[in-house]
Amino acid sequence: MSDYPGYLLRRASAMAMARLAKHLKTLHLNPTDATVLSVIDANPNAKQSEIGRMLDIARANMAPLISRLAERELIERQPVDGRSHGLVLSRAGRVLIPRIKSAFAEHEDALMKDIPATQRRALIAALRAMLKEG
Amino acid sequence: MSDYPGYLLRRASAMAMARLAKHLKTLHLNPTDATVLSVIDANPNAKQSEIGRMLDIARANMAPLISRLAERELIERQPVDGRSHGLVLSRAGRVLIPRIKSAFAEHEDALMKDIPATQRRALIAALRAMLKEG
DNA sequence: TTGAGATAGCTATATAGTATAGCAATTCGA
DNA sequence: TCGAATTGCTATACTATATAGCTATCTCAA
Repeated sequence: MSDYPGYLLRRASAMAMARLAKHLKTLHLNPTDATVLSVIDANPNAKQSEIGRMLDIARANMAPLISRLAERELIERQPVDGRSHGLVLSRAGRVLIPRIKSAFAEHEDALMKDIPATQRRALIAALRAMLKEG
Repeated sequence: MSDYPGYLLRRASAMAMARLAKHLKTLHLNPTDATVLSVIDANPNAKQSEIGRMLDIARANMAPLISRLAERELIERQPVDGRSHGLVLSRAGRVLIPRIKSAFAEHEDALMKDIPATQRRALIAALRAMLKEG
Protein backbone atom coordinates (compact mmCIF):
# COMPACT_ATOMS: atom_id res chain seq x y z
CA MET A 1 0.00 0.00 0.00
CA SER A 2 2.58 2.55 1.04
CA ASP A 3 6.22 3.40 0.50
CA TYR A 4 6.66 4.79 3.98
CA PRO A 5 9.17 2.57 5.78
CA GLY A 6 7.44 3.47 9.02
CA TYR A 7 4.12 2.19 7.79
CA LEU A 8 5.66 -0.95 6.32
CA LEU A 9 7.36 -1.50 9.66
CA ARG A 10 4.05 -1.30 11.48
CA ARG A 11 2.29 -3.64 9.12
CA ALA A 12 5.12 -6.15 8.96
CA SER A 13 5.40 -6.21 12.72
CA ALA A 14 1.66 -6.70 13.19
CA MET A 15 1.62 -9.51 10.65
CA ALA A 16 4.62 -11.21 12.21
CA MET A 17 3.22 -10.96 15.73
CA ALA A 18 -0.13 -12.37 14.69
CA ARG A 19 1.55 -15.29 13.00
CA LEU A 20 3.85 -15.98 15.94
CA ALA A 21 0.95 -15.80 18.38
CA LYS A 22 -0.95 -18.33 16.32
CA HIS A 23 1.98 -20.75 16.30
CA LEU A 24 2.62 -20.41 20.01
CA LYS A 25 -1.01 -21.10 20.78
CA THR A 26 -0.26 -24.81 20.58
CA LEU A 27 2.00 -24.28 23.62
CA HIS A 28 -0.67 -22.18 25.35
CA LEU A 29 1.75 -19.26 25.41
CA ASN A 30 1.63 -15.80 23.98
CA PRO A 31 4.75 -14.24 22.44
CA THR A 32 5.60 -12.25 25.55
CA ASP A 33 5.31 -15.21 27.93
CA ALA A 34 7.39 -17.35 25.59
CA THR A 35 10.02 -14.62 25.31
CA VAL A 36 10.17 -14.20 29.07
CA LEU A 37 10.60 -17.94 29.54
CA SER A 38 13.46 -18.09 27.10
CA VAL A 39 15.13 -15.06 28.66
CA ILE A 40 14.87 -16.72 32.07
CA ASP A 41 16.36 -19.85 30.56
CA ALA A 42 19.28 -17.82 29.22
CA ASN A 43 19.64 -15.82 32.45
CA PRO A 44 18.81 -18.09 35.34
CA ASN A 45 18.30 -16.29 38.63
CA ALA A 46 17.83 -12.93 37.01
CA LYS A 47 15.48 -10.71 38.96
CA GLN A 48 12.16 -9.89 37.40
CA SER A 49 13.03 -6.22 37.26
CA GLU A 50 16.07 -7.16 35.18
CA ILE A 51 14.01 -9.27 32.81
CA GLY A 52 11.59 -6.39 32.50
CA ARG A 53 14.37 -3.98 31.63
CA MET A 54 15.78 -6.34 29.01
CA LEU A 55 12.42 -6.74 27.31
CA ASP A 56 11.12 -3.25 27.99
CA ILE A 57 8.18 -4.44 30.03
CA ALA A 58 7.05 -2.12 32.82
CA ARG A 59 7.31 -3.31 36.42
CA ALA A 60 3.57 -3.03 36.82
CA ASN A 61 3.02 -5.37 33.91
CA MET A 62 5.76 -7.80 34.90
CA ALA A 63 4.05 -8.62 38.18
CA PRO A 64 0.92 -10.34 36.84
CA LEU A 65 2.89 -11.86 33.98
CA ILE A 66 5.33 -13.54 36.36
CA SER A 67 2.55 -14.60 38.72
CA ARG A 68 0.80 -16.28 35.85
CA LEU A 69 3.91 -18.22 34.84
CA ALA A 70 4.53 -19.16 38.47
CA GLU A 71 0.94 -20.29 38.92
CA ARG A 72 1.30 -22.50 35.87
CA GLU A 73 4.43 -23.82 37.54
CA LEU A 74 6.63 -22.97 34.60
CA ILE A 75 8.97 -20.88 36.75
CA GLU A 76 9.99 -20.62 40.37
CA ARG A 77 10.82 -17.59 42.46
CA GLN A 78 13.87 -17.89 44.68
CA PRO A 79 14.52 -15.21 47.32
CA VAL A 80 17.64 -13.17 46.61
CA ASP A 81 17.22 -10.57 49.30
CA GLY A 82 14.38 -9.12 51.23
CA ARG A 83 12.70 -7.40 48.35
CA SER A 84 13.65 -9.30 45.23
CA HIS A 85 13.90 -12.83 44.01
CA GLY A 86 15.64 -14.66 41.22
CA LEU A 87 13.64 -16.40 38.56
CA VAL A 88 14.43 -19.89 37.34
CA LEU A 89 12.60 -22.36 35.17
CA SER A 90 10.81 -25.23 36.80
CA ARG A 91 11.08 -28.74 35.44
CA ALA A 92 7.96 -28.14 33.34
CA GLY A 93 9.41 -24.84 32.14
CA ARG A 94 12.64 -26.49 31.10
CA VAL A 95 10.71 -29.11 29.19
CA LEU A 96 8.97 -26.36 27.27
CA ILE A 97 12.12 -24.54 26.20
CA PRO A 98 13.03 -26.66 23.17
CA ARG A 99 9.53 -26.27 21.82
CA ILE A 100 9.61 -22.51 22.37
CA LYS A 101 12.98 -22.28 20.69
CA SER A 102 11.89 -24.22 17.67
CA ALA A 103 8.72 -22.14 17.41
CA PHE A 104 10.86 -19.00 17.42
CA ALA A 105 13.25 -20.50 14.89
CA GLU A 106 10.43 -21.50 12.57
CA HIS A 107 8.94 -18.08 12.91
CA GLU A 108 12.18 -16.35 12.02
CA ASP A 109 12.73 -18.68 9.10
CA ALA A 110 9.26 -17.95 7.78
CA LEU A 111 9.88 -14.22 8.06
CA MET A 112 13.22 -14.42 6.28
CA LYS A 113 12.12 -16.98 3.73
CA ASP A 114 12.02 -14.69 0.72
CA ILE A 115 14.72 -12.28 1.79
CA PRO A 116 18.22 -12.67 0.36
CA ALA A 117 21.13 -12.76 2.79
CA THR A 118 22.43 -9.31 1.93
CA GLN A 119 19.04 -7.78 2.57
CA ARG A 120 18.77 -9.64 5.84
CA ARG A 121 21.96 -8.13 7.09
CA ALA A 122 20.84 -4.67 6.00
CA LEU A 123 17.45 -5.20 7.63
CA ILE A 124 19.01 -6.14 10.94
CA ALA A 125 21.48 -3.27 10.82
CA ALA A 126 18.72 -0.82 9.96
CA LEU A 127 16.41 -2.01 12.73
CA ARG A 128 19.27 -1.84 15.22
CA ALA A 129 20.11 1.68 14.15
CA MET A 130 16.47 2.74 14.59
CA LEU A 131 16.36 1.29 18.06
CA LYS A 132 19.69 2.75 19.10
CA GLU A 133 18.34 6.24 19.48
CA GLY A 134 14.71 5.41 20.03
CA MET B 1 19.16 -7.35 23.17
CA SER B 2 18.45 -9.91 20.49
CA ASP B 3 19.59 -10.89 17.03
CA TYR B 4 16.20 -12.18 16.00
CA PRO B 5 14.95 -9.97 13.15
CA GLY B 6 11.42 -10.71 14.31
CA TYR B 7 12.09 -9.36 17.74
CA LEU B 8 13.93 -6.32 16.40
CA LEU B 9 10.97 -5.73 14.13
CA ARG B 10 8.59 -5.77 17.07
CA ARG B 11 10.69 -3.42 19.15
CA ALA B 12 11.44 -1.02 16.32
CA SER B 13 7.78 -0.85 15.39
CA ALA B 14 6.69 -0.22 18.97
CA MET B 15 9.28 2.52 19.37
CA ALA B 16 8.33 4.14 16.09
CA MET B 17 4.61 4.05 16.85
CA ALA B 18 5.08 5.55 20.28
CA ARG B 19 7.14 8.37 18.84
CA LEU B 20 4.68 9.04 16.03
CA ALA B 21 1.76 9.05 18.45
CA LYS B 22 3.53 11.60 20.59
CA HIS B 23 4.15 13.91 17.64
CA LEU B 24 0.59 13.63 16.36
CA LYS B 25 -0.78 14.49 19.76
CA THR B 26 -0.33 18.17 18.92
CA LEU B 27 -2.94 17.63 16.20
CA HIS B 28 -5.17 15.66 18.59
CA LEU B 29 -4.92 12.67 16.30
CA ASN B 30 -3.65 9.17 16.78
CA PRO B 31 -1.62 7.46 14.04
CA THR B 32 -4.61 5.52 12.73
CA ASP B 33 -6.91 8.54 12.48
CA ALA B 34 -4.17 10.53 10.77
CA THR B 35 -3.51 7.71 8.33
CA VAL B 36 -7.21 7.36 7.53
CA LEU B 37 -7.49 11.09 6.90
CA SER B 38 -4.58 11.07 4.51
CA VAL B 39 -5.92 8.02 2.71
CA ILE B 40 -9.26 9.77 2.30
CA ASP B 41 -7.40 12.78 0.98
CA ALA B 42 -5.65 10.60 -1.58
CA ASN B 43 -8.84 8.68 -2.43
CA PRO B 44 -11.75 11.04 -2.19
CA ASN B 45 -15.15 9.34 -2.20
CA ALA B 46 -13.75 5.95 -1.35
CA LYS B 47 -16.13 3.88 0.71
CA GLN B 48 -15.21 3.15 4.28
CA SER B 49 -15.04 -0.55 3.57
CA GLU B 50 -12.43 0.21 0.91
CA ILE B 51 -10.39 2.36 3.28
CA GLY B 52 -10.59 -0.43 5.80
CA ARG B 53 -9.32 -2.96 3.32
CA MET B 54 -6.43 -0.72 2.31
CA LEU B 55 -5.33 -0.23 5.89
CA ASP B 56 -6.34 -3.65 7.17
CA ILE B 57 -8.81 -2.29 9.67
CA ALA B 58 -11.81 -4.49 10.37
CA ARG B 59 -15.27 -3.22 9.44
CA ALA B 60 -16.36 -3.34 13.06
CA ASN B 61 -13.50 -1.04 14.02
CA MET B 62 -13.91 1.30 11.08
CA ALA B 63 -17.42 2.28 12.15
CA PRO B 64 -16.58 4.08 15.41
CA LEU B 65 -13.38 5.45 13.91
CA ILE B 66 -15.24 7.08 11.04
CA SER B 67 -18.02 8.31 13.32
CA ARG B 68 -15.46 10.00 15.49
CA LEU B 69 -13.86 11.77 12.53
CA ALA B 70 -17.29 12.79 11.26
CA GLU B 71 -18.31 14.05 14.68
CA ARG B 72 -15.19 16.17 14.78
CA GLU B 73 -16.25 17.42 11.34
CA LEU B 74 -13.00 16.41 9.72
CA ILE B 75 -14.78 14.27 7.13
CA GLU B 76 -18.18 14.06 5.50
CA ARG B 77 -20.18 11.03 4.43
CA GLN B 78 -21.84 11.22 1.01
CA PRO B 79 -24.38 8.57 0.02
CA VAL B 80 -23.17 6.37 -2.83
CA ASP B 81 -25.90 3.79 -2.87
CA GLY B 82 -28.40 2.45 -0.42
CA ARG B 83 -25.95 0.87 1.92
CA SER B 84 -22.63 2.65 1.48
CA HIS B 85 -21.31 6.16 1.30
CA GLY B 86 -18.21 7.86 0.02
CA LEU B 87 -15.88 9.64 2.38
CA VAL B 88 -14.44 13.07 1.70
CA LEU B 89 -12.54 15.55 3.78
CA SER B 90 -14.35 18.55 5.14
CA ARG B 91 -12.85 22.01 5.02
CA ALA B 92 -11.35 21.48 8.47
CA GLY B 93 -10.03 18.11 7.37
CA ARG B 94 -8.38 19.59 4.32
CA VAL B 95 -6.76 22.24 6.47
CA LEU B 96 -5.26 19.51 8.62
CA ILE B 97 -3.71 17.55 5.77
CA PRO B 98 -0.50 19.55 5.34
CA ARG B 99 0.20 19.26 9.02
CA ILE B 100 -0.44 15.53 8.99
CA LYS B 101 1.80 15.11 5.98
CA SER B 102 4.65 17.02 7.53
CA ALA B 103 4.28 15.07 10.76
CA PHE B 104 4.55 11.85 8.76
CA ALA B 105 7.51 13.19 6.80
CA GLU B 106 9.33 14.24 9.96
CA HIS B 107 8.62 10.88 11.48
CA GLU B 108 10.01 9.00 8.51
CA ASP B 109 13.06 11.23 8.44
CA ALA B 110 13.73 10.59 12.09
CA LEU B 111 13.43 6.85 11.54
CA MET B 112 15.80 6.88 8.58
CA LYS B 113 18.19 9.40 10.05
CA ASP B 114 21.06 7.02 10.73
CA ILE B 115 20.39 4.56 7.95
CA PRO B 116 22.45 4.77 4.77
CA ALA B 117 20.57 4.84 1.47
CA THR B 118 21.52 1.31 0.46
CA GLN B 119 20.23 -0.07 3.72
CA ARG B 120 17.03 1.89 3.35
CA ARG B 121 16.32 0.28 0.03
CA ALA B 122 17.07 -3.14 1.43
CA LEU B 123 14.88 -2.45 4.46
CA ILE B 124 11.94 -1.46 2.31
CA ALA B 125 12.39 -4.42 -0.02
CA ALA B 126 12.65 -6.80 2.92
CA LEU B 127 9.56 -5.45 4.67
CA ARG B 128 7.60 -5.65 1.42
CA ALA B 129 8.68 -9.23 0.89
CA MET B 130 7.59 -10.14 4.41
CA LEU B 131 4.19 -8.60 3.89
CA LYS B 132 3.69 -10.15 0.48
CA GLU B 133 2.98 -13.58 1.83
CA GLY B 134 1.86 -12.60 5.29
C1' DT C 1 24.43 4.93 62.30
C1' DT C 2 20.89 6.89 60.42
C1' DG C 3 17.93 9.09 57.32
C1' DA C 4 16.95 10.30 52.41
C1' DG C 5 16.39 8.45 48.23
C1' DA C 6 16.39 4.66 45.11
C1' DT C 7 14.69 0.10 44.06
C1' DA C 8 11.64 -4.10 44.01
C1' DG C 9 7.40 -6.11 43.75
C1' DC C 10 2.76 -5.39 43.66
C1' DT C 11 -2.35 -3.65 43.13
C1' DA C 12 -5.82 -1.19 40.99
C1' DT C 13 -7.27 1.13 37.28
C1' DA C 14 -7.33 3.43 32.76
C1' DT C 15 -6.71 3.56 27.89
C1' DA C 16 -6.18 1.84 23.35
C1' DG C 17 -6.06 -1.46 19.75
C1' DT C 18 -7.99 -5.27 17.95
C1' DA C 19 -11.08 -9.42 17.59
C1' DT C 20 -15.64 -11.89 17.57
C1' DA C 21 -20.46 -12.37 16.89
C1' DG C 22 -24.32 -10.93 15.13
C1' DC C 23 -28.01 -7.69 12.96
C1' DA C 24 -30.65 -5.17 9.29
C1' DA C 25 -30.59 -3.25 4.91
C1' DT C 26 -29.00 -3.48 0.41
C1' DT C 27 -26.88 -5.16 -3.72
C1' DC C 28 -25.10 -8.74 -6.75
C1' DG C 29 -25.16 -12.65 -9.60
C1' DA C 30 -26.29 -17.37 -11.24
C1' DT D 1 -35.81 -13.86 -8.66
C1' DC D 2 -33.82 -15.74 -4.80
C1' DG D 3 -29.73 -17.01 -2.29
C1' DA D 4 -25.29 -15.21 -1.29
C1' DA D 5 -22.36 -11.55 -0.47
C1' DT D 6 -21.57 -6.82 1.01
C1' DT D 7 -22.04 -2.67 3.91
C1' DG D 8 -22.38 -0.27 7.99
C1' DC D 9 -23.17 -0.84 12.51
C1' DT D 10 -23.61 -2.34 17.75
C1' DA D 11 -22.18 -4.73 21.57
C1' DT D 12 -18.78 -7.04 23.71
C1' DA D 13 -14.40 -9.18 24.85
C1' DC D 14 -9.66 -9.63 25.09
C1' DT D 15 -4.99 -8.08 25.16
C1' DA D 16 -1.30 -5.02 25.70
C1' DT D 17 0.25 -1.19 27.70
C1' DA D 18 0.18 3.02 30.73
C1' DT D 19 -0.48 5.63 35.15
C1' DA D 20 -0.60 6.23 39.98
C1' DG D 21 0.43 4.86 44.17
C1' DC D 22 1.50 1.53 48.06
C1' DT D 23 4.83 -1.07 51.21
C1' DA D 24 9.07 -3.10 52.21
C1' DT D 25 13.75 -3.16 51.53
C1' DC D 26 18.23 -1.74 50.27
C1' DT D 27 22.09 1.75 49.42
C1' DC D 28 24.95 5.28 50.53
C1' DA D 29 26.56 9.58 52.12
C1' DA D 30 26.60 12.79 55.93
